[in-house]
Amino acid sequence: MAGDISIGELSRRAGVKVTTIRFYEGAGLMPAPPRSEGDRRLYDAGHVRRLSFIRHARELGFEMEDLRTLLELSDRPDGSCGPVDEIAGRHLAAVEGKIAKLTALKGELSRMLETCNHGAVGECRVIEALADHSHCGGEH
Amino acid sequence: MAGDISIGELSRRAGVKVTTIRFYEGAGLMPAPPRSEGDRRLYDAGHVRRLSFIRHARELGFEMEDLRTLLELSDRPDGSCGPVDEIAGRHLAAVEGKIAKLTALKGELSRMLETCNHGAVGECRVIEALADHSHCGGEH
DNA sequence: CTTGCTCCTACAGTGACTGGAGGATGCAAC
DNA sequence: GTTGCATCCTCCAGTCACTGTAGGAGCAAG
Repeated sequence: MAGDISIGELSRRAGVKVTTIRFYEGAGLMPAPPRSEGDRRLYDAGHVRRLSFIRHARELGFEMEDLRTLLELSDRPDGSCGPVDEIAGRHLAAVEGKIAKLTALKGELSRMLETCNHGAVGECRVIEALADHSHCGGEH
Repeated sequence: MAGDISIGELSRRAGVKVTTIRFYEGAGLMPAPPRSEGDRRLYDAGHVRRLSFIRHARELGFEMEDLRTLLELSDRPDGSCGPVDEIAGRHLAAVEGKIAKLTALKGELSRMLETCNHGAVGECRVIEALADHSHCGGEH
């Protein structure tokens, strides 16, 4: 039961850098674990699960603030999962918004590159397009 | 010709906050303009163009480092626009990569929300999906 | 002369880490 | 026992692209 795990080992198992683990501890996402006599952090399998959860959620783009709530909720398994769905739903909408923005942006970049005749900067369509803000529908 | 523009007016015309303009000056993207007797910055139409260029490029997601190069290039209109195309092309590839990542992410989020039966956190599919890292093809 | 807006500098804070300095610990080989 | 190396510790500064605040000065209108 006491299969103690060093911070380096935890780092390898969860795929999170050692410094980042310590940062998460300071930020309150990971608990301060017990220490060895030589003051080293001693983790267990529960910490690996929690850190993997954090890593996965961060990869999915959840902010640390969301993560704090998500972790708190997952610690109390008998509560309603409504707030969890709310956070995930809000995040999904944000992701969809980002995709839409990036797709528009990609269109503008492609257009810029296609119409450029690759001569001198003076006639560069890319530079012109960047300077001329008028045809990209920006608010202002 | 001397239609002097205050920093606030420049801010309104280019759609960039006053503090951000001063930040750009410190960062070397905007030149330090002449000053009035009362030590206020005096801009002209050229500054409006340059700042609009910067704003537009930033909106398109170019980093300040890229911007420095882009601005330098646009100041010498007789050079080749090859480097410009290179920067824009690199950026386009990055944008396409981001879109792909976000689309995968959107799929995972949707799947999580769809399969959740909205009961207690203990059975919440969203929490489970976040905890279980195995089926999302993450490297590790 | 006062009110209220704009402007000035200088510096701290954001989010989510990352990296380095300078030192302690742990363990294996010699 | 000691040498050497990897790993660990804390603390703090830096990253990016700003944003916000404090504390003051300039300037035009009423």
